[in-house]
Amino acid sequence: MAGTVTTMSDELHTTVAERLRGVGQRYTRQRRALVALLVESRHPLSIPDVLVLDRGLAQSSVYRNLAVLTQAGAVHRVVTTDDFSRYELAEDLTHHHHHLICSACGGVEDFTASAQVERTLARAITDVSTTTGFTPENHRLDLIGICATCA
Amino acid sequence: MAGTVTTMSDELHTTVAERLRGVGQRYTRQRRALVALLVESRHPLSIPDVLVLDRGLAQSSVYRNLAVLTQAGAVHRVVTTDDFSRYELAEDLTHHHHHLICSACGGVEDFTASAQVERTLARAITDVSTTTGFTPENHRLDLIGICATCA
DNA sequence: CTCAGTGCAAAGGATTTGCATGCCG
DNA sequence: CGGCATGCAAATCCTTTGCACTGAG
Repeated sequence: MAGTVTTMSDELHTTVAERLRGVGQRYTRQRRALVALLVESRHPLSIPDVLVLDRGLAQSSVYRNLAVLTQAGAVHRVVTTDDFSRYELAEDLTHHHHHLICSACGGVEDFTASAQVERTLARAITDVSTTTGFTPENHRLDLIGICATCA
Repeated sequence: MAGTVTTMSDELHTTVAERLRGVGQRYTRQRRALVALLVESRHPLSIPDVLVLDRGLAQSSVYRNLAVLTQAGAVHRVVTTDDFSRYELAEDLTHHHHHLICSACGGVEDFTASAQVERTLARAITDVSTTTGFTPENHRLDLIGICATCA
């Protein structure tokens, strides 16, 4: 299994490196570390999360590097209801999914919707873009509620 | 028309007053003013928006009163991608809708999805609650993209 | 040697809070 | 009168920025 994971990560890292090059940025050790953390985590991470998971990182550098990775399109920023931004790998590096946001603790978990749901959504989205002057780039379907831990 | 609006507002204000009482809060003049602003606006308002629309309001009181109204379940806080929280009337005081969030300016507009989309979503949501330990209270379907003004 | 990346500390900015005053009940 | 609501200003806290240092090419 370790072998498989390594292979996946290698591909991923290559892609991330390309995207960073695309915006004139290097793929440094710390940026690799951040991507690795995001790969391992099954939910978006806040900066405090990251700092706890890897004590060797400076807060300001984490902020800066996540901003760089976001600009490069390798990482996506997730906004919840609490005071912390969270970060996850860009969907095209992982898979399309949605979020379960706990209104009690602000935590986020991922979930995947059925193909039918996604098809319906896609249709609705094209409808909107033809009806209004708005150009959709992305959609987010979040369920707000109480997570198993807080219940 | 003025008459009609007044009637609608009266009902609304009564409901808001009840909800405030429910959490041991009064429906003061300033809270009325805030609700009135939210009724008139076709999209969620940020605190700066509110302060511009009504120069007589103190910033801290607006924050406080919107927090109170939110607690009472009369107002809902909307998080976008920029630094400002926005506020709108609770959906059960208006109607169920979704948001078009501009990734360029952070602005928000409302849109309504078709009944079929909502039906599909509802089914997906019950699926999730049975599959996971998560208890959904609400869902949000936001389209991220570029608004007509920024395009 | 050059220049981007990093860490530390200070600054920035939205939001919250303390406290004195005013007003509704 | 009593207590919550309000306004002003100061404090908070996430996030950003300035600056000197380090390391890769």
